[in-house]
Amino acid sequence: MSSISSGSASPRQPRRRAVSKRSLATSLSILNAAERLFAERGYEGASIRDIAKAAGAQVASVNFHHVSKETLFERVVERRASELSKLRLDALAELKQKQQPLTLEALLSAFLRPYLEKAGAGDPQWLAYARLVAMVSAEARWHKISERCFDPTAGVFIAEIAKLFPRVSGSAIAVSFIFSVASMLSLSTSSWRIEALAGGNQQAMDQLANQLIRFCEAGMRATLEA
Amino acid sequence: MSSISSGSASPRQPRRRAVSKRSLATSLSILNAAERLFAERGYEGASIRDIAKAAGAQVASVNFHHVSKETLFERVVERRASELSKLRLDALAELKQKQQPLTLEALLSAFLRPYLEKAGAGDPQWLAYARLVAMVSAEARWHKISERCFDPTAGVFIAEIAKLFPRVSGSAIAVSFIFSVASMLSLSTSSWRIEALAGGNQQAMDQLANQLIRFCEAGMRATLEA
DNA sequence: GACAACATTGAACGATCGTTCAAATTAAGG
DNA sequence: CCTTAATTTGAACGATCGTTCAATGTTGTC
Repeated sequence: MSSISSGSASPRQPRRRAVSKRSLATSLSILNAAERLFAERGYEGASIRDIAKAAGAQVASVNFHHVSKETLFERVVERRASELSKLRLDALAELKQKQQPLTLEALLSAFLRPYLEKAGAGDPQWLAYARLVAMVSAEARWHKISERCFDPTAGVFIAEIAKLFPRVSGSAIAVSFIFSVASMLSLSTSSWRIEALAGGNQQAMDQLANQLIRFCEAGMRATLEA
Repeated sequence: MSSISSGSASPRQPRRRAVSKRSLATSLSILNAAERLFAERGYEGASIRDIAKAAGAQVASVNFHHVSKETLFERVVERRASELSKLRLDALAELKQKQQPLTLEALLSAFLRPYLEKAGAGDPQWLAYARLVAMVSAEARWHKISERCFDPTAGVFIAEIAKLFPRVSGSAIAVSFIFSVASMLSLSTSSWRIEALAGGNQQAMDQLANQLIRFCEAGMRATLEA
């Protein structure tokens, strides 16, 4: 306290500055490249040098903008997670405003559709992210990120579903919800199988989304309304 | 043909020898250590040095017994895959012998139960393997292993299910089967969540297995008998 | 336009990676 | 028991990893 020249009227903070446009561009291109390479090769499989080269940046720039490899990975996951959560919660809010009471199918649709639409719209960046989410959900190493980014929103939907099944324990509902999320993620992780089956056209993608929602809705109903 | 000194009575092969007991032990302990570490840290995350140390062997022994890191990984996956396939196909054969016609629930149970029982029996080695299977199924890098080790048996069950739904396309059945497998694997990848819910006692594990089978059975039925 | 904060650059750091090697040790076959 | 193949050992290889550094270039702010 006393060592700092306080008391004086001049704030001795070194005066912040606005971020330059160029800086933001490199930071963003690094995030995008990392998103793609992490999804393709995994965390250890994608080196900072590969990411920097794919982003057209220097290796040191990666650490400068994103501190460390682990921080970079977390930022990649977190970036779109908030967008995904917002889409889901918005769909839920719209649902609550429109119809009363809520149906299980509508709730599942509100949760699953944002992911399916983003992952299936053909945006390679979102497709990579979808695979990344599946990776984060599968590997024990990223539990913390998973809890921080996805569990809160999932908890909201689980609570809503619990209202529809008042006599069922919360854990049973959570387990069925986990099955549903796993089925959802399998569309990304098994896309290589599914594309061989569906041919990749958009209509087939929509049918796949519908099939998933019906699968989960029936599965949950069967396990919860015994 | 002609280049080999055939015809002669003396076989010029340098005479094979039986495998020593000690050699087999190290080879096995390396496989077990690799199974655990690959499951815990992923392929790139687990170094050969870590594996050798955990197995009480030398780094060079790993390459001597299992050629390369990639070969080691493949052998780890393949080792129990055949056992798993055998359990599944045996259950199917027993089913076919006992009842006619087959039910969807019985088919799903025959496919899912061997994995659930092995993964849930508490054997840490099998538990690690279960996580490893989930990892192989999720990462694009291991498609080939996945096709070689798991797809043939899965194909048998998909064909059996197809007989129950003659009017449904094979691809629709395959997709629902993928959902079911993903839900099954989620019990391993999300065990950290589920253990927090179920407390880890055996009875809860059995209930989980039943919940999974009912989930998948209802999901498949809903998507296939439209 | 001058100053300071920010950003990029290219090189280097130590650590660890998978693999390979020659020498030493062990065990099977005649 | 003696030969010889199989196995273990410890060290070393080159490559690549994530991170850091000082120097240089580029902006925003007064």
